[in-house]
Amino acid sequence: MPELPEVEVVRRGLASWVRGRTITGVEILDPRSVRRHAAGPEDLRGNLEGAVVTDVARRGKFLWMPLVEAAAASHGSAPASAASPSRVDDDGVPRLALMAHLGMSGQLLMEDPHLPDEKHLKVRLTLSPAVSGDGTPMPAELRFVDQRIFGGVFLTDLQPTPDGAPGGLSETGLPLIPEEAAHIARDPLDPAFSFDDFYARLRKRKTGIKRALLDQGLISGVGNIYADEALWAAKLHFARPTDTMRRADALRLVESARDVMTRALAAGGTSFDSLYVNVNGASGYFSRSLNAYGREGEPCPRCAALGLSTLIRRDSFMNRSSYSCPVCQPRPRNGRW
DNA sequence: CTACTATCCTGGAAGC
DNA sequence: TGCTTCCAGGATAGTA
Repeated sequence: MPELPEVEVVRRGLASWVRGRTITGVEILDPRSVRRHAAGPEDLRGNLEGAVVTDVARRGKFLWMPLVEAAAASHGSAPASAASPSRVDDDGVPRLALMAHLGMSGQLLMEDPHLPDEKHLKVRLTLSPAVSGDGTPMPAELRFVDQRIFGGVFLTDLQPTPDGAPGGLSETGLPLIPEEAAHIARDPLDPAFSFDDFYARLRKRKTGIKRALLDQGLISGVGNIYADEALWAAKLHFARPTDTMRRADALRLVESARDVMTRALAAGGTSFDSLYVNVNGASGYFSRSLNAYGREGEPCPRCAALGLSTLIRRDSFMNRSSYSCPVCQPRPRNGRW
């Protein structure tokens, strides 16, 4: 399932394929994948056709593509008709974006039109012709495929960020963000991420550290897999209380999360090169590198290196599974550490 | 306000 | 074999 590294791989791949191209066709094959677009599928289709994608940005696991009208993009000025005055501001900066969230099983694929539809193809965007650096034609279709329909796409307005910093990671770094992503915290790979801010907010929470790690409003990009991996690397139990957490422990945890996600990002980037066509968070291209997640009953690698034969255990937590080493990550007692 | 739970979905695996 | 139940989990609406 896509977490931050997978979404970032998709973002980078998408940016190289779609920037500057016009959306010439929109086909919505399953309205459930656009249910977050309140105005309905026809409104979505009507607004997308003729729009030019200017960038691909990411905040946490949310992706968005700022859009301008084809006329504005080619002439560098607002359209005289003003049919959609909210699309760009006075400086021609896009104020409309196509939002996408991959959810559990979503994929964004660039493909040639002659390829057969995927079983769970939900939305098909046809893009204007373009060629890559070596002169070969780029694929004409951007497909949204999603088996479990937790993800989706919809249109959203872009608003200025409170601090004037880039709203998300992207090629152009516009200081804009969709309202639906404004509450999402920076992720550990974002240059604007502040550990001091994270730690101050963490200490005010009265909950367990894993629940806090999974709270995208506190720190984003961390899902169940990388939460377990970061906790294992930092030797912390998932239930450790946040309000008494030491700074050094929190710092070690964040650096562990950053480290594991950086390595996953590198693996995703090298395994599939720029052909993110094959990006599939569930394919497990990084799974061989996992130390705790999904390894119930297998030896803890760290204990094994010390000659111990501790086995990874699985606990039910938050309606999902938590994997940990009972020796490296002892359960908190009486909330005292 | 904060903390936490239920819910949305599909299909593969496990259980009987 | 064939049916039923369970399980995976990101984000959010709703509840306490």
